[in-house]
Amino acid sequence: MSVKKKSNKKLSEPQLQRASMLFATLSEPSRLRLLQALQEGSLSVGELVEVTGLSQANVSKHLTVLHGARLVKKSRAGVFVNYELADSVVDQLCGLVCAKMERDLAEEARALNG
Amino acid sequence: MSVKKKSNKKLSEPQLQRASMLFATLSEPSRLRLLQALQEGSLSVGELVEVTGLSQANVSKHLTVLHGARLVKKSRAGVFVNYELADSVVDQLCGLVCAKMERDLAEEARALNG
DNA sequence: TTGACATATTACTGATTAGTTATATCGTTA
DNA sequence: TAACGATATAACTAATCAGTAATATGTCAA
Repeated sequence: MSVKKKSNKKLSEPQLQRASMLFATLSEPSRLRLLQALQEGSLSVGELVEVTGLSQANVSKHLTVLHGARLVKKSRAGVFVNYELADSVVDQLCGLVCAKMERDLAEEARALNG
Repeated sequence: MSVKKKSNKKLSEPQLQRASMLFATLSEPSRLRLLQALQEGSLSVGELVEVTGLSQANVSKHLTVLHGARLVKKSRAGVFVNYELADSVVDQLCGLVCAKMERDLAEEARALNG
């Protein structure tokens, strides 16, 4: 009994605060869309506007948030500012979340069929 | 050039919506506190109130959200309702987030020292 | 049934924030 | 310098939501 899995990380209160902020950063569909777009590689603000269909001001604001969370890096190229993914954690988190969504769907299907 | 990492998952729009909802669920410090408390094992609502210091109504509401996201399971034991973690994804996500926070701290320290 | 206790729900309030519009800033070229 | 195009910021609005207080629901015991 009481078989423990591996990690079981205990987070301190400040760690917990920071963690919640990172999750909040990822809780906006528009920001996830931007991160998805950047998985192809580096893109300028204008290109991100085109790809996502969001307004320029909106994209810029979201990029500021993502940059503040150190999830993207920016670099000027003349008049343009290019953004790219700064941390592989986005990929990893999305992988875990996708796996969970599939588990949930399977369970829902099972619940329906009985 | 163009060395690709592994996954690079592309999420569909509905997947993206669901993912953002899961992240939103985890973006509240109080809910993370509850999940942390449940890492010890199954706890009743009253015990969670004691451990976290949150109000009874507040804990109950957060547990409803966590249950809706299938992150916790509930089971009645007489007058009590016991909650326990329902998905290891919480542990895994927290692990990734903690690792990133440590990377960020290291980078900030490096930035300060020059 | 009634009373006592554990949990859930409702109605409300204050705070946060995504998106928009308008404007400001920055870099380049003429 | 001035004019332009790309990006960032400011002010605002509407919607969302955590927390609280009060109440409802549910379970057991007498």
